[in-house]
Amino acid sequence: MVRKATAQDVADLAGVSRSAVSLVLNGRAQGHIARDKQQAIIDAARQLNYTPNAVAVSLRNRRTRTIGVLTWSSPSGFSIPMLHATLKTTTAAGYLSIFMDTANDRDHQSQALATLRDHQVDALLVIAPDLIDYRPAEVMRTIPTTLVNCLDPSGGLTSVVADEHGAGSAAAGVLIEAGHTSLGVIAGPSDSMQSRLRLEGIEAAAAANRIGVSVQAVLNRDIDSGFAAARTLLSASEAPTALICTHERLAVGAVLAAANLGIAIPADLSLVSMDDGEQLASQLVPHLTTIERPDRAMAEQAVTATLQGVDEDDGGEIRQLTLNCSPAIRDSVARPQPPNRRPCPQADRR
Amino acid sequence: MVRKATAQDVADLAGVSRSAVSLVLNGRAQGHIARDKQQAIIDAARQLNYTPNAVAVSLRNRRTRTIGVLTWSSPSGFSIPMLHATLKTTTAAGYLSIFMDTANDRDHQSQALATLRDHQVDALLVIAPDLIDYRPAEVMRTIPTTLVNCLDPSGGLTSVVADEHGAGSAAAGVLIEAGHTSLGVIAGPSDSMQSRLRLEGIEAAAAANRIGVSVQAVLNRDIDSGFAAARTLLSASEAPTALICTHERLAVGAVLAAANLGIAIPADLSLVSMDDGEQLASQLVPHLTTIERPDRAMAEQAVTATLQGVDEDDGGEIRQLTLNCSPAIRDSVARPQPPNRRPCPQADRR
DNA sequence: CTGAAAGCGCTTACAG
DNA sequence: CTGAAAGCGCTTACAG
Repeated sequence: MVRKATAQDVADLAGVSRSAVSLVLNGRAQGHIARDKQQAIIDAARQLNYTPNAVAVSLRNRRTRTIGVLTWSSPSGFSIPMLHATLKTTTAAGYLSIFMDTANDRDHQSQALATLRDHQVDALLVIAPDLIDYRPAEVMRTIPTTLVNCLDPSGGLTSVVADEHGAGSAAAGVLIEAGHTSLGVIAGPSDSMQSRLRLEGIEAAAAANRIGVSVQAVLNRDIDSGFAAARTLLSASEAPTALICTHERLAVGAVLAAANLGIAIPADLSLVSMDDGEQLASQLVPHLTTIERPDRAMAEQAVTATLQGVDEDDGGEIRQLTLNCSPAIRDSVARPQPPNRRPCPQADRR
Repeated sequence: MVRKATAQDVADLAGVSRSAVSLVLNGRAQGHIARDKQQAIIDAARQLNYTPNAVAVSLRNRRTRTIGVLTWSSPSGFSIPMLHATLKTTTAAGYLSIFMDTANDRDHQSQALATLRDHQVDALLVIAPDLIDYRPAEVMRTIPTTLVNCLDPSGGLTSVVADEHGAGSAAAGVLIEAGHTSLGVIAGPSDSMQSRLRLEGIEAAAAANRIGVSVQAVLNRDIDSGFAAARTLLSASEAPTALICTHERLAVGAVLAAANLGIAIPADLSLVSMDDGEQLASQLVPHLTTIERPDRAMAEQAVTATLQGVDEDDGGEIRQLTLNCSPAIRDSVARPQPPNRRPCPQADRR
């Protein structure tokens, strides 16, 4: 293994001291070092293919230009767009991301955080897979930390979340505007804050428009649950003309159920999916109209906020950012058909 | 911000030298340090909540216990199970993973690799989103590197891939064993090595059993393409009784198409999906029988191999690991119906 | 305008 | 059995 060149090697080759090398290469040479020596240093550095050892720089500067990202597994997994955006934004800022994925309990998380602290990460990002209240760990008092998709009830930490209630209202709004007067909702488990807020948003918008809502709550946010709930909803005597699924995979199940029942989307049934984190809803047949949590923007804002915290030595201002979820109109919403043209669900052919 | 305790702080509190602290805390005290001093050091360390500064340790030991993971974006994105398994295995080995996601071109990749090298990662993992031949970069001659889902034609690097050809044969095998005598295949683009190998595997198994195969090649591995291809295949006068989709999202499209055509799975049509990386195929209605690329195992083997490379200073043995893809039998395969019971595809209700 | 020195926080030979 | 010293590779006051 070829040893990497050090500043000393460059200094030797250029015939100057190590300090001069550091000064020149860090752009603080003006008025300090003679022009010809500067050039010699630059040439030598290029010739030796020199780049500073980031570990040594980190030790010296007490800054690692590294951010720790804590995640933990959950049935809903984590969001790829958020991951991508985190990586992209940190890289653009000249930082490295160290990911730690743990089990969903305090002990494992503390351990992961201790490792991150030992490695002297400059800042921390906590990305929760599901919207929750998060009680900050001890280290977060000494390392700038930003919460993503979770809230610190004590208000001590900056957090970035989506306006889930508003998202629910927006979903209902799209359907109401299209002329629907009865809404079916397939909602995630009520012990999930996210599911609850979305449902409340839907119900608020419906109530404001004096529109009835029939809700099917499911235990899991998976395809099977969406399928079963949709069958129940669509087989009822007074089946709704429009459906909202509070989660992406529920929508996949609903689309499958509709197809099996011979119900055409959007001709016979309008459908709005919340979430498109897996780029599933938007790519289904037909492409679903969605209300999307702005995962990329959330990650960008969070990285920006947390890096701001490392530059301002007071840790930066504490804020709570709530991002809007906006509708992406695609092909799954139409005006409701007059009642007499509504289809008779066929026998199940599953 | 509270300063973290250093070894010096511990030494002061325990009334010993820094070296003694290091010795004791690294378990090399036996026969060197008096028992009571050892205890004093341990107590002091606990009291000050001391843990070594990993950056300093890295500089001193010239080992960062860190591995760099290079990925790049592609339409097919990257595999969450692989990601999870990478994280889990590195953590278990006491290493940290630094992820770098780049654009799919050599320049961006070189830059990312340079950053990783500057940060002195002990080893490198290259995770390709699609099976390709990968020409190693310069740094990989000096840092132990393992390729995942890609091959080094020059044979200089250890690589971990899946037996895609065998996977194709296995898929066909499941269907042939169930009694099917005509196979439809929805195959990914032929410029993809993975798609090509899978198709060849299918064709080889079919040929060995004197069974006809009708292939629909698609340009993109997305739901729309699977949908369109399935409609074509299933609307033909001699429609196959069984379908293989070489990729997960194609299978989603095929299931949707079948539902729209009133074709029941598995009663009227058997279906096998290759891949279940998104846990989509396995959770569809019905749950699809799949041949799965062993993403988790691939990542585990790769991490193990590359860390082996850092311990053996010759960089370790160079191997090419080809992992098997095994069938996961679920609910989408049945014996073919006698011809007279085959359904007439209904008019399209999409 | 430039070089020698100190120090970031560790570990490991080495001298006593 | 223990402590003082050197050194990992850098940067930044500081003295000249």
